[in-house]
Amino acid sequence: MDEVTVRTRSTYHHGDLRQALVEVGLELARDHGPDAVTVREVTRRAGVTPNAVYRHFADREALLAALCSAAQVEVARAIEHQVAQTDPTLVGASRARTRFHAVGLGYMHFAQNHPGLFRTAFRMSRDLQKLASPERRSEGGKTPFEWLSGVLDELVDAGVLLPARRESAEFLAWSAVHGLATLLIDGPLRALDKDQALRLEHQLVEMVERGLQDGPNR
Amino acid sequence: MDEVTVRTRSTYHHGDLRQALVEVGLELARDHGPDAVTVREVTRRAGVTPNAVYRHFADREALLAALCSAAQVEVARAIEHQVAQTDPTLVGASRARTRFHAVGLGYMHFAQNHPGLFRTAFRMSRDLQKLASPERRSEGGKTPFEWLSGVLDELVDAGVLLPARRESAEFLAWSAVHGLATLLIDGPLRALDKDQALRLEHQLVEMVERGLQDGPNR
DNA sequence: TGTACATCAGTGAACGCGCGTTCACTGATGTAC
DNA sequence: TGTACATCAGTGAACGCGCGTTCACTGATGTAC
Repeated sequence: MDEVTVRTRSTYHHGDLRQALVEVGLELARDHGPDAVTVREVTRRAGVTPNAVYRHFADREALLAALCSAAQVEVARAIEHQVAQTDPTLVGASRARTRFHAVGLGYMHFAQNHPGLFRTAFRMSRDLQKLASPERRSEGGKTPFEWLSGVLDELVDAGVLLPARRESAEFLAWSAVHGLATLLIDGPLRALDKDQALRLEHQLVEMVERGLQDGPNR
Repeated sequence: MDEVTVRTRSTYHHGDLRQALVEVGLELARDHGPDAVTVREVTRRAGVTPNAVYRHFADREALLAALCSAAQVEVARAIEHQVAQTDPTLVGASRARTRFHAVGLGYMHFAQNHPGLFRTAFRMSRDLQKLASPERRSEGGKTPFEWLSGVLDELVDAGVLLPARRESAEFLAWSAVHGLATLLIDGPLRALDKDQALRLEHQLVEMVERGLQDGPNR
């Protein structure tokens, strides 16, 4: 009972098929994950012959790489949105902390709202060194990783985070947030309702924040 | 240039084909991940006709479920092994902490040493509520989740972890550890060498430990 | 102990499917003069 | 402004592939008398 939009057209030439393929691909990825993005299904929905793809992408892999980039931009936008919600009158430590929370929550909310796109964004192909290739920018110009980096710097500036802890902080924070997102969408926490999930997400970010500061360790 | 063991046999009846299929399946999963476990390849390597599978498993999905269980047992064994390495003369808080670290490190080491099996163990199928089904036990009788649960209890008993923090602690700790494992095997941290990875793993577990305790939050 | 027979565990051939990709093509577009 | 022609963006048909699964089967095993 899938609702599927099939593009039609009157002209022989499409106009902007490349763009259309990306749009349709994202639609497919959003609903069914990256594996559902096949050359044949994408072209079917775009109202075009399968081989038309090869005018715009070297092969299926190239199409998926484009979708990966596009999905990462979506993640960044979700983060931006969440950060934009924070109280702009805050200053100092509480501002830094609030914005740090927003970045983490934005990331996890995106995963929950668009699990298919989330998987597409972090498909992290085993064969290719995709992440090494230049990432696409969102309008704000920041990748998800740069957002994280930024708020961690703010935490250091605000004196919340010890500079000594700064270096590996992004990977530690990212791990925690990425892990919870994964458990929530594909794992045993799938069964949780919105509220329970939200509660865990808050607790997680607080745990990370506390863990990155100095505490009674040892 | 794959080295592939193909089982041969002289008798018409196999003896224990079910077991053989699981072994071959794990081999395949270990080397190439769960997607490489196809009915045809498994039977090819077992030296048997494709349809022979259906004497022992309802369908491919059932075979994969068996492998998922088996892989989870392997994860538990890795944790057991790591915990067994800890100094048994320790007591109290330092014992609890050390064992907690071992559980986390065992989990992450397994992921790094056997990424294919790790993915198989936590394939977390989207359609079925796999995790709800009874999990298989390792010899020690504990699942990975139960190991984590156990050491968290020890942390509470030793006075390291506040009882109030205990409830959601397993999911928070699991998230962090699972997330780093994922980033290390499939993500941008793939490029790290053993030592760098190990360093991050230690830092992560310490962060979690600190974060689960009481700290200067807010 | 010997034999008839049900049961079980495999075989062999075939099915239909959707996939990515290639080929030679043609209709539409844009540009130079 | 009109036309010849190169270029571009699609078409249509076909390829070979590996997959999961079904069918009717047969060889081997175990059991009852």
